Amino acid sequence: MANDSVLMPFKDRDHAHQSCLEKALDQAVKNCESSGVRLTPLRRRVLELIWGSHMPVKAYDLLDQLRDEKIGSAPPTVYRSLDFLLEEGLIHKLQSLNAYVGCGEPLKHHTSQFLICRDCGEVAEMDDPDIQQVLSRKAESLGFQVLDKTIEIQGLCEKCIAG
Amino acid sequence: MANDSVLMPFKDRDHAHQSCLEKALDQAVKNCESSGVRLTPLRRRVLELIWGSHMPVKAYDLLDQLRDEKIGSAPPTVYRSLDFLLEEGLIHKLQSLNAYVGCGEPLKHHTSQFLICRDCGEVAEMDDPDIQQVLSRKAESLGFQVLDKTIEIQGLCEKCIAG
DNA sequence: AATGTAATGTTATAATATAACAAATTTATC
DNA sequence: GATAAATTTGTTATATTATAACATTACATT
Repeated sequence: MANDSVLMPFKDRDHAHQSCLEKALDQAVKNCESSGVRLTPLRRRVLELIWGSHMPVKAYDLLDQLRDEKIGSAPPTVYRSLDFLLEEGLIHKLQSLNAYVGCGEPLKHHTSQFLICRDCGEVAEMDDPDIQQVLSRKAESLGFQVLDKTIEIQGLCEKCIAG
Repeated sequence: MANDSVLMPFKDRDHAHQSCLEKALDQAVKNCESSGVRLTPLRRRVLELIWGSHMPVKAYDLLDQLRDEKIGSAPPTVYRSLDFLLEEGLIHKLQSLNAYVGCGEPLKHHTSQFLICRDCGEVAEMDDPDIQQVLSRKAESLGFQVLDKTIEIQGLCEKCIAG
């Protein structure tokens, strides 16, 4: 029962987060090299902090952590890094939470749909062709040209339902 | 070419906004009567201001207008009214804009998908069964229980494409 | 090294939203 | 109708999220 459209699933107990994080940073380095942009230490650290878990992270929480580490001192520092990472497709912003998560497939151009668990806070990312298609088809039938989509489903993940 | 799933279409030049607004207020009165809640003058006025156009309205713009009219003086006034109207399903919040629009079908329980024109700013509301179904089915297949959905499509409406 | 560009620092402020408590208004009960 | 209870609104203060504007530093190119 493979499910290609899930870019970032909800995590099991045995999720090997260290390697998961390393892979994310690896991909970020690759992405930036091929784009000819600079993944500076600051930007890299912000990405690393966002990837600290699979929870959405708030800008000012990042700022607090950076301040503790004596790097990045004020809001613009963080927001500029976030803007950079968003533009490079390395992270996503969740509009319904004003928070940020790492992108599950940074090397692949895609749009996303997010599942947000209201109990544990974890976020899963998918890019489902059926969802994309039905939305595109509908928009098109109304003469609407789609430029971007915000799709965030709030609810309860399997683990939390199981209790 | 009826399209039942469109609760609030993009508007033509000949859109009769006065009657549109009156209908919205009428429905709000009905809704509140049947729910046994109070559509106070303040709440009614906020709803009216939101229905002033089919553009999303910002909380602090509402506040400015209320101040001009010497009713409602501080942010909590506005936010409380907005919370009330949201709870009653008389308005919706657009998460990607931090702004509010009137609900196209307040008397009918529904979820919504929004089309937001980046050129003219107008918003259309739909509740399309195909979209709902594909999202629900997908969530379900992942063991996810849906509680709420945020679906906002940004792009260009037909009028703006035509120029 | 000199120069231009990109990135970061710094200060200030804008924009969005809520907490906490007081006063007024409405509703329910006597 | 007077009183008590509940709801709504007022008021002050503050929290949270984000950007503007300009200075400084780091890096890249010549």
